[in-house]
Amino acid sequence: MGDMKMSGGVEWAVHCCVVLSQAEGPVPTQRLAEFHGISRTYLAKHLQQLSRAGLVSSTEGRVGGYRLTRPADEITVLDVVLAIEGLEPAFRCTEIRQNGPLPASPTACKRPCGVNRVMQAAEQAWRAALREVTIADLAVTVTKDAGPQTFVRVREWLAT
Amino acid sequence: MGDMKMSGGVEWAVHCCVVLSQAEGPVPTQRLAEFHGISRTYLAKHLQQLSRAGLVSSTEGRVGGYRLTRPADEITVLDVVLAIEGLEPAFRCTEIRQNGPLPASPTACKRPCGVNRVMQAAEQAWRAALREVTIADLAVTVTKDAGPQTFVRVREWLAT
DNA sequence: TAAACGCGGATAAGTTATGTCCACGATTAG
DNA sequence: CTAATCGTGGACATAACTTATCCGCGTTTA
Repeated sequence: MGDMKMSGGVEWAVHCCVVLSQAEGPVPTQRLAEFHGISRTYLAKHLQQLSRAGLVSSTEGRVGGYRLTRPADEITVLDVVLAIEGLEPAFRCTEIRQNGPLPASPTACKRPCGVNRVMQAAEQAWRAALREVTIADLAVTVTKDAGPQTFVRVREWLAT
Repeated sequence: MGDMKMSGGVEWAVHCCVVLSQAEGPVPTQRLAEFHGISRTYLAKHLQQLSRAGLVSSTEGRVGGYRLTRPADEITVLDVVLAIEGLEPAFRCTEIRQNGPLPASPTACKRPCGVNRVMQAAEQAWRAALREVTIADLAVTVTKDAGPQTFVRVREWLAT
């Protein structure tokens, strides 16, 4: 049936952060969207979320745009994912153990439900993995995969 | 904005498996739904998915119902989650690196996108955590939390 | 033979995801 | 000063998904 899925905006946001980490000045939404071949108006929404989360700062006006607020090695992939997806855990316990003819006692319910504990632990493992990788790490990966001249060309294109 | 979330059916399915691990015979959907205070018709859908995934087997007819196909210590929480949520990863790479004015070269694209690799690694960590816990483990947790008589009462109620 | 049960398909309401569009204020180039 | 560029927030629209409900069918048993 339905699968647990991450918003598509996460992919956009991470790639945008990598580009921003290589830019020399503020980059407008228009440029980021054009560079990635994606919707400008929708990307704008996601960039605003990054802004609200404090990962990027915006400059209004004629030569405005976005820039990272911190060095790229201080922004983790988890930061970006949480900024887009929100802070709520993927699993929400509805306490069904308290339902039905044999509800769990209030005493037993002082601890979170065992199922919930397992799910939260798994999500912590997931978050830990995403916290281990920074935007700077991803930039290095791109350089390795696509060649050392890649970001030079990106900067040239951004200057156009 | 939107958050990555797991289907509510996962919670139901896990709790049902714990109950099934303690049952002495096949348990019908009706009983499982009543026990958990949840929708019978909708739960039926999820149980059918567990059946298709091979985690439970069904008996049709007058005294039918569901039972686990394997010992509870050979069914992991991950098995149940994947049965309900599907096998597809939460993150789907749309290869936006191939878009725009500076697309990644076909050579560079032999490897998966770096962003994708990070996301997949995180999901593997998540799966590994869920694979560490079995339905039998959860049953032990319930006994610890709610007392040693809990499942005795459950079996009594199921026999009603 | 009737009641209890699982199975699969059709259907539908509510929510979320994915965008689009516009009015507004800020900034800057000419 | 005026145009053009840019971010911001809100309203709006549509497709997809979640969360169910219901029905007819075949199976099994009291």
